[in-house]
Amino acid sequence: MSERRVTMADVARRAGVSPTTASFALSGRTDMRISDASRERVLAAARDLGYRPNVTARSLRTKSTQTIGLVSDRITTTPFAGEVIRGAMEAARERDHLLFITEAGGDRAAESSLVHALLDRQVDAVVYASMFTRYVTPPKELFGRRVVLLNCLAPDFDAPSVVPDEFEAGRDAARALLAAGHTEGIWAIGGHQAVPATPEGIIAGNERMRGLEEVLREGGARLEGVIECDWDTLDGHREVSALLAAGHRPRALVCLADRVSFGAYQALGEAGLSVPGDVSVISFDDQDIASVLRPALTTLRLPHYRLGHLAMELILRPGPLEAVVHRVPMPLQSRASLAAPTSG
Amino acid sequence: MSERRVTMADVARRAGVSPTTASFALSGRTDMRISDASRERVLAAARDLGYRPNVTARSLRTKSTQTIGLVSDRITTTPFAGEVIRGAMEAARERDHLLFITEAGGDRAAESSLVHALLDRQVDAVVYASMFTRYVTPPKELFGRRVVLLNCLAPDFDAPSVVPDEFEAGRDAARALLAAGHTEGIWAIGGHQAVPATPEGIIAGNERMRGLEEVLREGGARLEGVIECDWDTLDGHREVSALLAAGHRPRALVCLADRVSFGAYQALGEAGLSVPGDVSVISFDDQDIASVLRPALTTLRLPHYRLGHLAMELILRPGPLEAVVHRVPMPLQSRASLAAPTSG
DNA sequence: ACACCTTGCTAATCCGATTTAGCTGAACGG
DNA sequence: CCGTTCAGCTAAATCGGATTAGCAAGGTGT
Repeated sequence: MSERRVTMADVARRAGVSPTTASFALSGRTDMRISDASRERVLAAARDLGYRPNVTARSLRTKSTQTIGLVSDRITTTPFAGEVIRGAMEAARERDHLLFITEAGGDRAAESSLVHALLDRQVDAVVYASMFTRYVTPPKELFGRRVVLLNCLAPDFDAPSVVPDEFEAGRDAARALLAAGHTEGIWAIGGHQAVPATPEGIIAGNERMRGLEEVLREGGARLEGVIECDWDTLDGHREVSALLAAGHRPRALVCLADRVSFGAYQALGEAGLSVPGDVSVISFDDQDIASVLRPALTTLRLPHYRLGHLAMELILRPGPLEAVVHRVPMPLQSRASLAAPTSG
Repeated sequence: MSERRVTMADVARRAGVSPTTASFALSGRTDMRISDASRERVLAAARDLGYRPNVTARSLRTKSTQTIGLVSDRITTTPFAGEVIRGAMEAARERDHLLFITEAGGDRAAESSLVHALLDRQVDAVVYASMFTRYVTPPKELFGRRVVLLNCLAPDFDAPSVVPDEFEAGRDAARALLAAGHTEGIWAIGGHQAVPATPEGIIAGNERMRGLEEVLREGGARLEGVIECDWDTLDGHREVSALLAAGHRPRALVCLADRVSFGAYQALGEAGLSVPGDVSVISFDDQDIASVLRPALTTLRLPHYRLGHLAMELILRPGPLEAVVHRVPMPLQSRASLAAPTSG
C-alpha cells in the first residue's frame, strides 16, 4: 500500500552503525553491549526518519505477530455482542495487540476455514466465542493451540472458559425480591428454556432458575409457578396475558430475559396493571431496551464487556493457560420495576 | 503458537523438486514452465502433508497481506453497528481477506496510534468508519493510502464514501404517508437535530427532512409542524406529550429515529391514543426494537449490512479507488404503525 | 555439424526484521 | 612484553515464501 517505508537498514545507515546494532538499540535489549552514544544515535535516527518496525517481517523471525483471532458463531445476533468485542479489543490494545474478527454463523466448514485463515496469518492465540452460553466443540484445528473459550464451555477441550455467573445472578434476583418484601405470588416467565433449537442452550436458564429457587427457599419463599416459553417479546406477551386471563394475580414476575420483560410489560399494560405498583418485574440481560422501558427495568446485567476483556487478558497473560472456568459477576441494575408488594 | 508447520521446503522435498518448482506449481503460475508430472507430484505432496502457506512470510515478499483494517469511532454505541462489521467481514471473506477491527472512541491520538498499528502490520487497505453519518477528517497517516470512508464524508480526502441514501429515504417516507392518504396533521419529531454535541451530526436529519418536505409539497401536502429535539426515547416522550398537552391532535408522526418513535408510542399510549387508529407513526433506522413494538413500527431501514459490504467490495475491487459518494438505499419496512387517517 | 530455440528445472537473491557467532582494539595482569 | 579479558561492534544466517537469472538437455533449421 504505497510509499516505501523506512526500514531498519535506513536507520542503521543514518546512525552510522550496522543493522545489528540498530536492532539491539531499538529493542532495548541489554544482553548485547551497545554504547550509550550509539544507542542515542540510533534512537535519534529512528525518530528523525519516523521509523516504524515492520511487524510482519519481525513476526517471520520471532513467531509472534502480536495479533489475536476471534472466532464466533454470530457477532450480530445479540445486539449487545459488540461489547464483547470492544472488551476484547481494548484488552488487546493495552498490550499492543490487534484483533482479527471472524464469524462462522454456526457453519462448521466455514468455522474450520476461518480458523485456518487465522492460523495462516500466524495469530498468537484464538478466542473462541459463542454469543450465548452453551457447550461447544471447537474445531480440531484449535487443539493444542492457545485458546480461550468465551461465553462457552467445552469439558473435553483443554482451555479456560470465561462465562457469566448465571447461578449467582439467579441468587441475586431472589435476594432483590426478598429484600423488597416479596414472598408470595412470584412467577418465573421463560423458565429453563433458552433457544428452542439448541438443547444445550439451557445453561443460562437452568443456572438462573437454580440460584433463584435456592435463595427463595432459604428465605422462606417460593415460586408460585414457572412458565416455560421461548425468550422473546412475543412469548412474554402471550404467556403473561394467558396467566392473567387464567385468573392469576402475580405480585412479582421474574423474566428470564429482558425481551420477555418487554412482552410482559405490554400484557400487564393491556390488563390495566401497573409496574411496579401492581406487579414488580425483575429480569436478566440488561439490553439497551431495559433502561428505556417505562418504568425502567431492574435487571441482572450480562457483563459482556468484562467477558471480552477478561478472555483477552487471560490470553495475553504470560505463561500457559489453565483449563479453569472463570465466572464473571452479573451486576444488579436497580431501576424502577421492582418495589415492595402492595398489601392486599 | 506451537507445532512446527509444514513449509514449502517440506513439500518440495517430498515431491523431489526444488522449492522454486514447488512455489510455481502451488501458485499455479504459467509464466514458468512446469511439467504436468512435477506439478501433480507437488500438489499431491502438499495435500498429503496438509501444507498451508504462511501468509505472513509471503506478505514480506509480495507486500500483500490479504488483510484489511477497520478504524471506527465507536463500534458499540449503536446497537446495529455489528451489522456493518458483519457486512464488511463477509465481503472480505468472499475474497479470502481477514478484517482487523479497531475502535478509537473519538480520541484522535488513539486513532493515529491504531492506524499505525494497522500499517505496521501491512494491511492492504483501511475502512474508516463512523457510526453515524457525518463529516470527518481522517488522520494524516491515511493520506495517500487505499481507504474507503464508511458512513462518513470527507470532501478534502481523496477516497470514496459509502453512506445511506437519507434524502431518498425522506422522500420515501413522504410517499408512504401520501399513499396511505395522509395530507394533514403531519408532524415531524426530531427534526434536523441528530447528536447535540456534533454540529456536523445533522446530515441524516437534514437530508431526511429535505426529502420529506419535497415530496410532501409535490403531493400537495405539508408538515403541520417540526419539533426539534434530540433523537432519544426520553425526548420523543417529552415532546409528543407536550404537543398533545398543547391541544394539538396530530394524524401522523414522522419520527426521525426509532428511539424517538418509542417515546412517542409511550406518550400516545398515556394519552389514550392508539397507533395507527388515531395516529400513524413512520420512522427511520429500523433498530431491533422497531419490530417488537406494538404495533410494529413502519420505518426506513438503515442498510448497515450493505454499507459494510459495499465498502469492502470497493476496496477489494481491483484498480484505483475513485472519490465518489455511493448512496445505499434505505428500504421501507412496512409494518403496522402506518394506516389511513380516520376521517373526522 | 553448428547455431539457436525450447523445455523444464535449480541456484541465488530478496523481503525486513532478529539472532548467533565471531572479530577488533584497548585495558590489564604478571 | 605477551597472553587474557572484555567492551563494542559487525558479518552472516535465519524465518518462509516469491522471484529473477541462468543452466542443461533435447529438438530444429540450415
